[in-house]
Amino acid sequence: MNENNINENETGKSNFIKDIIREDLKTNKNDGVVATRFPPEPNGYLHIGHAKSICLNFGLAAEFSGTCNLRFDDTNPSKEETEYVDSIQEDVRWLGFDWEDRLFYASDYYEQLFDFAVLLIKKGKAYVCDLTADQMREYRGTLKLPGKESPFRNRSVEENLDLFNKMRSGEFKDGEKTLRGKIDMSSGYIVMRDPVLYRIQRTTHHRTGDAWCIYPMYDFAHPLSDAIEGITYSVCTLEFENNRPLYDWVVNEAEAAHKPRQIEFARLNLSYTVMSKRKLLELVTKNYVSGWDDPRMPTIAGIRRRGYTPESIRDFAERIGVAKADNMVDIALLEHCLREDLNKKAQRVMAVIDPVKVIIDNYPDGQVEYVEAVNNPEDENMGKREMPFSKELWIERSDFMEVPAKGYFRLSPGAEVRFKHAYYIKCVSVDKDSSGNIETIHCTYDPVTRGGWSEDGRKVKGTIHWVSAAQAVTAEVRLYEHLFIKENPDDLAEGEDYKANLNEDSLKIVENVFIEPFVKDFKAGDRFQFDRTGYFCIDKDSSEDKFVFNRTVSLKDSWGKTANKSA
RNA sequence: UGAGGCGUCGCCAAGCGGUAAGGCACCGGGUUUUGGUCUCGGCAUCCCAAGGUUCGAAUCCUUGCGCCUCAGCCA
Repeated sequence: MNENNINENETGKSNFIKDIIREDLKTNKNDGVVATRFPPEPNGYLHIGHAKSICLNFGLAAEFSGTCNLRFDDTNPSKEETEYVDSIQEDVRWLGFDWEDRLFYASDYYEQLFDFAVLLIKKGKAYVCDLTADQMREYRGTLKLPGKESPFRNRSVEENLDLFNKMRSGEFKDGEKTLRGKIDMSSGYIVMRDPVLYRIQRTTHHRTGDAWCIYPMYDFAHPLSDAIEGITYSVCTLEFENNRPLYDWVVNEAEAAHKPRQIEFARLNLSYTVMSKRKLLELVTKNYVSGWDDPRMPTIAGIRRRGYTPESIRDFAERIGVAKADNMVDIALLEHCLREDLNKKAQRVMAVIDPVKVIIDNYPDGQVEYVEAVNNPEDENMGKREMPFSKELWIERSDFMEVPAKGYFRLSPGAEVRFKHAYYIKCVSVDKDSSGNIETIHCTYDPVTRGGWSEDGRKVKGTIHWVSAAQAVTAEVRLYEHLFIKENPDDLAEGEDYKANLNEDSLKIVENVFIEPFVKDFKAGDRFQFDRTGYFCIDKDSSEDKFVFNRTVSLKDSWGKTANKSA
């Protein structure tokens, strides 16, 4: 079956890009070299869509014994900042990828790029144009009508060379002149209608400072950066498909030694969130969220703070595949990947989020005993811990029903349940306040059921979690839900903005959550499963005297589902 | 009658002329000191549509239909 598979490192499922690479390897197209790159523009934080691209590019390199560079496409100083180049590196590393010594910047190539431009001018393939931005738009034509040639299109090579050098030395004002490729003003590919290659812009660049006042455009800098680095597969998203003829034109006319091949794939869309940098930036700057790393954001930084693991994201990237059809992946798949990973790894701990007091009437006053609790039933090696048990405990309000619904097998008057790892407990009575709210549940325990089982074969269907009141750690818990109420936030009524679909309940802060004392020794970033509730991690907002937990994702809840149905 | 892409289960996605993989979601059974996990079973006679070629087509051809992208001196 794998007889055509030349490479033994290949993992996971195949896709059309791997097919192309395999074919090239077979025909020795690039002398067996596989070189990719991840080329972000440092103008924002990376998001889960970038993660797909990162996993793809670094993954291809790993599978085919190649290399993947990290290159910042920093050709527009007015939008780019060092904060972003730092965060991007942190995020790629966190995802688990290593560019070793191959960290590059398009700005590293400005001098070479300039020389390539000079070569194009000398070949009569580029010219300096005086048209204003407005005029250029007019000359460009429309989608259906061809454009017309610039009156500056036929300047002599000498004049173009002179003008281009003067552009560089700052003799013209911003926007006064551009360098354009001389291609075809009637092309169906609008990008081929004499595209701008260089513009004049006096903005301090985050790396080159004020050394340059002309900056190359993406369509010029990107293909040549790829060529300079010897990239074999320049993988990008579908919207650049229209730019491919220009990509090839630039590489060919510049007579680059290496001729990379651009391959486009469909970018990731995730339900109940947005992926556009513009929108994410707006959510941050207008304070709809607390920052780029708000746990509700689809940014790598947000997802990380939320408690996701890099493994789960890589698994997700593998499962969604790589193709060319537009897609909208169900966020439930991402959550599934996370639960699967955390189920195997997370330390279990008992925490009561919506507490109600339980008093064990027949338990000695002031006595505290310690019961043994398994840290992770999926992994014996994670060992056991001791949990304090006493007369006064907290349990989840939803684990008691004075009048049990059909099918409900948790605590209710007269019913017996297991307090996990502790004892069988039976409810005997309930205290209510003046308005009828339950204040205290009185129970009895059966001393012979220590550990949570009995020899008499008594069957106890329900098992609930609890926390001993006196020793409980009090914490704040942040419960998150989808940032948007619609699967596709861009599904809008007439005149609406995507922000109309923001979920007002995406963050619910719960104070006074009681957690077993075991969590005391842990630190920000540590992950847990709160028994029967969900996966949580300690947030960086935690301090000496206050724990803050983020709910990463809840556990699946088939009872909640049926309960909702009958409600 | 501008150009370039894409259309396989609710959502992703294999398939590359030999008679529809897999995952998620969903539904149902079993196990269970998490109504979690695990486990068993169900879930496209059909591949945008209609013609055609072929012994045989989701895969080839034709013609339609639908959706996406492109008119920044952004990337």
